[in-house]
Amino acid sequence: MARRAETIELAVLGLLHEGPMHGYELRKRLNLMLGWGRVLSYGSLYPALKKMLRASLIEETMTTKTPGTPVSKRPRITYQVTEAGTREFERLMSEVGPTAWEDDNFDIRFAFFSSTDMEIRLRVLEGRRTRLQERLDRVQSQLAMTQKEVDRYAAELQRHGVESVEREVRWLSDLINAERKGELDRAGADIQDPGADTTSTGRQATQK
Amino acid sequence: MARRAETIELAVLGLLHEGPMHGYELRKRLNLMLGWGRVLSYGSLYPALKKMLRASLIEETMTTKTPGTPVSKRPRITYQVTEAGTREFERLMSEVGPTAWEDDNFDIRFAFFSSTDMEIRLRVLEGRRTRLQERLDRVQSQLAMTQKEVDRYAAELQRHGVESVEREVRWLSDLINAERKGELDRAGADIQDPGADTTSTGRQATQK
DNA sequence: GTTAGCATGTAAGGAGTTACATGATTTT
DNA sequence: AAAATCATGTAACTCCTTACATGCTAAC
Repeated sequence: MARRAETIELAVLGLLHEGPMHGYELRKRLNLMLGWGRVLSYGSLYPALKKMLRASLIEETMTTKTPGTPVSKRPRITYQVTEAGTREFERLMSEVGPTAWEDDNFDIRFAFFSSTDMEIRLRVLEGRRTRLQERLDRVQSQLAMTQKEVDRYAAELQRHGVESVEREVRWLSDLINAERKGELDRAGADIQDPGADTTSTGRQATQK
Repeated sequence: MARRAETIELAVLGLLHEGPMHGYELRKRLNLMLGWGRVLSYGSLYPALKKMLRASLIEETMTTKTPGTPVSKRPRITYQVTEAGTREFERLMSEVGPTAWEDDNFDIRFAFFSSTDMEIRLRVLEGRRTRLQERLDRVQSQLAMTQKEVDRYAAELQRHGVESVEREVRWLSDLINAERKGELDRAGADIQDPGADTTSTGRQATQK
């Protein structure tokens, strides 16, 4: 899967933002996030943590008590983000470009969208949408020119694939609209900006 | 991505069933099939072909003329399946088990479903559905117990993920029903079995 | 007490991508 | 003539998974 190294790093940084965590817990959270398929093995998590330690993006502490768990006797290695780590996280999150809208990368970035500006969010969402649209166009054009006798099942697989991507595109469009609407709302509300973050990320009636 | 080696092999074997092809063309077809994301590079295709040659699953021939292309002057290496290759393909296709319903593997198998018995098809479809259902259950139970303050975006990502998998499950259910219906049809039609393969793989009204 | 799950790692190896190399053929 | 794309490879390198190794702790 290749370009995951950076992805893991970003995910760890993002999760540790919520508070200190130890490896085992990190893995569980990670799998829940990007787990729609492959699971992350210890064999890649721990080495990645070590690497991040060396780079001073995170720090480790031995603790007997982690908030949440009921005072376990057993000391665990707990990781926290450092200053440098926070900066690196922000840098990675504001990076707009191809790497930001690739499948796995996109999901991680999206999950931590709260930590970014709307400007960045919009650019990532739109980039992702364009990417998917390109895929659709490519497949559909190739499909049009190949159009020899297609196998029943192969055709159904294609159809289903196209449908899924189209749905994904609509989802992104809804999200983009919601973001834009949020912007307008805020502009309309002018000076006052109390935590009123009503930007619904949910379904908006904006079909195709 | 790991378990792809076998996947490529299966895909190549299946495609060559349609007739001889050269590497370049193989790659294009492959990418169109399993290409919903990553593309297969020459760096993995050609070595795979070499390996299959050594195993005598395929044979190569130099040709100046491939059916379809307009008598190009340039000789290309064209691959064909051997007897052993055909047997291997059939063996792989009738293999029911975990490897058959993993993401990539499933897609390839599905694309070549025409080359298998309905019995196998049903088992693969059901296996796949069970697998997805398990994923859903796992995520939903973990979601239920973690239920601390979830981030807006993270939550939306989860929701969307669950929705996608649920949709996938419904798709599989429709297909399973269609297969079963096909069985009944055939049983009802009794002796006569002229190419009347009306088994629609398309949408059936069988929501959830 | 014993199973299941928590917790932390390491080593070896497989799989595939990137980048490099090369050249013919077709299209603009 | 240049650019695109067809066509076939190889080598190095990255990433990640598998399998191994170890031991604590909670629940049954």
